[in-house]
Amino acid sequence: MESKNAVAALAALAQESRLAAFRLLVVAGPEGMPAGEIGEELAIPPATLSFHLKELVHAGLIESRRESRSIRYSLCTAAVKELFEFLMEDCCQGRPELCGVQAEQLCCGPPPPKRTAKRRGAS
Amino acid sequence: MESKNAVAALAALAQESRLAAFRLLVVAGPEGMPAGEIGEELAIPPATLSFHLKELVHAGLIESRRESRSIRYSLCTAAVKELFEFLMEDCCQGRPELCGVQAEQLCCGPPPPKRTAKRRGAS
DNA sequence: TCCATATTTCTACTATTATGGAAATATGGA
DNA sequence: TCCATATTTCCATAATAGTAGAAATATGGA
Repeated sequence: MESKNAVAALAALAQESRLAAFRLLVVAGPEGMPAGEIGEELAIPPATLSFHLKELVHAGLIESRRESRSIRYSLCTAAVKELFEFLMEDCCQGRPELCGVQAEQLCCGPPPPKRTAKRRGAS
Repeated sequence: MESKNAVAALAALAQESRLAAFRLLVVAGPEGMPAGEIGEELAIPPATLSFHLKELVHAGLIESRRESRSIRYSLCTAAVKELFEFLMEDCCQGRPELCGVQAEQLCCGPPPPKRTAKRRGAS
């Protein structure tokens, strides 16, 4: 990922309405949500929402597909991952013991509830 | 983390010079880097750099400490982690199998080189 | 074809942000 | 105290971004 792409993605997220829409789509998962539903949930007028969604699409963070009369938006998970990797590239020069970020488990709640004793079985 | 804080952090990162400075500090780790060194590395005039560093500090992403004549900046790793968690909260409604993000290993290069056969030793 | 629904484009207005020179401030050493 | 170094504050200018009404476009059904 190039710096310019990352800046575009971050700028897209750096706005209340867009961040809220993004987070809605993070939760929605691959199914995504139609624009109208997003707008209703966030109480944003259609023209404004359309503008913001387009910004997110343009930044490559979400994508749209028409579905009958609605347009359904969903997250581009690969782009999100790339962005995170770009931000944390060479973190602590590869000395994870120095690093408090330890980005494991940022996603999908509490997946491995315990990892103490036995290696946890197939997920 | 509140939405406003996240927007502030993202806005701080959504700028070429600041993003570059941030990434420099990600690599630098807990030691951090003095302002002058950052400015030299990025070829940014002092006044401009000072402005941008202050934005990052204000957003809570980095912190500064005076060290003799220099001011040394370093990453606030906890804030970065919080930001990532906020962005990915309830990702896929807790169904990680749906999610391509799987944010493991965003940090500190390639820590577990292989995880195929034997359970890898204590982290 | 005609209408209702869903979303986007157009447009103008307002507000915020980036830039960098010059001057000011803080530190340490002679 | 005086000077050099390191960084910040002040300021004006230029550029970019957010907002939402009204009109335009696309889809599906009667």
